[in-house]
Amino acid sequence: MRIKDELKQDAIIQATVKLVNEIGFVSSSVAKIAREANVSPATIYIYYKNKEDLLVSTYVDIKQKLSEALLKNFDESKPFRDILKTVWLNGFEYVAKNIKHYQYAEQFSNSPYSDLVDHVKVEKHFEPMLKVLQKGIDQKVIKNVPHEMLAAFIFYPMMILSNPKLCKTLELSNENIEQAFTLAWDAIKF
Amino acid sequence: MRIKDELKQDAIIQATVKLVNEIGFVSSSVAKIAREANVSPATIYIYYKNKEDLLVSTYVDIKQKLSEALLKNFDESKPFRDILKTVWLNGFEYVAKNIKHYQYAEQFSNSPYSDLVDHVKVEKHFEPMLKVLQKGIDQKVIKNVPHEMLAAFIFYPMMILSNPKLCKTLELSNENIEQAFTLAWDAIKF
Amino acid sequence: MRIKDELKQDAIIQATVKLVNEIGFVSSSVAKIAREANVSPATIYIYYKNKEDLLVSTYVDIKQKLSEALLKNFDESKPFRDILKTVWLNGFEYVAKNIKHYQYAEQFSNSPYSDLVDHVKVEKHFEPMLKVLQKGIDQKVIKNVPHEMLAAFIFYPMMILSNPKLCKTLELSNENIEQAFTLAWDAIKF
Amino acid sequence: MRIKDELKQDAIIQATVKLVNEIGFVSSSVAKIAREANVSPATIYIYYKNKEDLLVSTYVDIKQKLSEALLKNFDESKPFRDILKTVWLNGFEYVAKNIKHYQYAEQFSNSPYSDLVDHVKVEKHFEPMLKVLQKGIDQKVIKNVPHEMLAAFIFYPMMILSNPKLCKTLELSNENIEQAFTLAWDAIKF
DNA sequence: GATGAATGAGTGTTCATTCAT
DNA sequence: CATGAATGAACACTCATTCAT
Repeated sequence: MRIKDELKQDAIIQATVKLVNEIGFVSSSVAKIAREANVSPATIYIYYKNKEDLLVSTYVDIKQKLSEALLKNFDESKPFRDILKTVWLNGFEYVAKNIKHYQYAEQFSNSPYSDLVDHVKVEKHFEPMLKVLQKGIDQKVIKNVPHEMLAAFIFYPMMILSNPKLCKTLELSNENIEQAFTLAWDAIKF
Repeated sequence: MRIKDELKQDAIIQATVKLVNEIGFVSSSVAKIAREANVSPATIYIYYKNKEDLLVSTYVDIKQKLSEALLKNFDESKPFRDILKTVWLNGFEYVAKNIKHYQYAEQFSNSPYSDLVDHVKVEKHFEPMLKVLQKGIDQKVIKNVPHEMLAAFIFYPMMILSNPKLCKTLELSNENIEQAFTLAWDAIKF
Repeated sequence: MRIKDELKQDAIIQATVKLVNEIGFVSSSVAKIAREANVSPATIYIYYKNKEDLLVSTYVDIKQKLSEALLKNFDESKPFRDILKTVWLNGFEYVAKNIKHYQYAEQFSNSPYSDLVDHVKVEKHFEPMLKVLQKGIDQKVIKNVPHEMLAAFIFYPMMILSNPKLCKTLELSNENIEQAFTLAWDAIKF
Repeated sequence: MRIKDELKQDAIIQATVKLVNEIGFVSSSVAKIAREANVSPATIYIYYKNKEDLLVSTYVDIKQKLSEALLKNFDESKPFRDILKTVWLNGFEYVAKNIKHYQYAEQFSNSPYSDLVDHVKVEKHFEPMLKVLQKGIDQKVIKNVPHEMLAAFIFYPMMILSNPKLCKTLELSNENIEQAFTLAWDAIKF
């Protein structure tokens, strides 16, 4: 027998991301994805239980890579602000390099498919970051507010500024990224 | 006959919003929307050119109402921070009362339908707010950064904190809303 | 609006019966049935909830017509044997004239779709016949055995002899039909 | 290796019969049969040319075993009625013990696959029985009517009474089986 | 001999839209 | 204005079968 072809599976994921970006979630049919991936529609069902599974798996895959990217060069021993800055820059770098994957994730997380994701599992990768946040709170470096509120002023602005759909005219120069970080930092610092 | 018409059109919009919330963009077919609105599918095509038109119009409708809500009690003569606070509270109130409409808009703005919207026109309603922002900059009350960056730290955190899909565990007490405003204000203040 | 076209519905039923006869239950797809009926596949779903519903309805329809045919000229006041003879001849006549419908019913009743039929309702049409059978038993004209056993020696042999699939070489002359009735009568008479 | 092979082939046949009984002819795909038999779909194509071949072979297999069962303890020298009685009882015993195989055969013989069977060959196994029937006719023990008509009053009632799909409420007690034989005998006896 | 990967053609069903009334 | 009937095209998915190992 043949063995599962990882190239094929990768082609399917890439095709999914590409199509969802180009024509949107609604119009991305299994047949079109298959054609884009140079694969038979039936082949997709070897690797994924159904369309839902394909879309969810692709999302989880992206989320994992995003969290890995964010925590690149993560060094708990550094000063709190430096850690945060590193994550901030990592975020912009990832989105710049993986804009399509990022936008796929955006579309996905606002769709009802999102309910099917095991969010606890996905967010586990961010745990080190959460620990650091808590340490910052304990050391009175940042404000003592719920983690989700902190995230709303650190990670989401980053996402929004990176998203050309939402931020149509703002150029993402290094200067702008630095400036935005100042705002984020001012928001949360004690 | 005018009254009857408007009732019908409103029923269609309500049905659209309801269905998109319950079963998502992908599964919301014209036939289902018609059934939900107690109307024939053909009737929808009397009020809207096609499905696209229906979805876009519904979005624009919601956006307009959102902007009206945000600018409720807008008084240019008040101190800058007070103006902002009013908008902030208006925002939370609107989303709390119109969560379904809000989530429809969220799903829509991340879909490719979004490209069909005349964003210039939609954002025109926010102009008074933008003027105030600029005045704040000129008077050195807030930081001199691009408007979009300011928005990313005022309006989007508001949206995110209001969105139960993104903020699953945070209770939206008055205290939390106040606290979040402090963060937003600290982010942008000069 | 247009009104439901009974000719269309009839064409669908005829196409269903014809195709199931020609290519069998397994191969009779909705698309093929639609093509045979000169109708769009989607049209079938206006008249029937799904394929299952189409097949079951067609069966029930045939069964009803069969029971009507069997009870043609039914006259309770006649002697028992005459009543039975009339039914017997009606049966052969019906099958001869409606061989395709009959064979559809045969295929259907041996398929698992059969479980979906409300048999109580279908068999209600035979009730007058059952009453007569019971009277025959009470008057000691026929043997006192369960109705189903009587049916196995009256109605089923009729069906089998009529079925060219099961009875490949037997010519169904009037003489043969008469002869067969003698056997049936001898089987059940007191 | 011979033993392993036969086990596999038998598993395939058993799986076919089981599935056709449980989900019907229409839904019984090669893949499902393979899974049920704990075998790869490709393996089935080693033993059978194609699906058709599998289904037909399974039918012929069952038919052969049925005819063997019917002719168990067949003794041409016994009185005609006793021979018939033995066959009658054998029939009920077989169906009771092999209800699934029997129902498979029923479904099959009403499907168009049935046309692919070499019926002459299949019916050859019944030849001894036909000879006995002819002797009964010649000796004026039973009526001089075509063999198929005799069969319609002996073998088919047996089949029908045994078939829980057709005979839903009749309990197959020994008494009932005896009683039914009386009817069959009365039908054909001279 | 035996396997699971692979597939084009097909499945039942729903789609957005138009038509006749 | 409003309708439900009608449809060709598309949908997600499964089919019987073949192929490389």
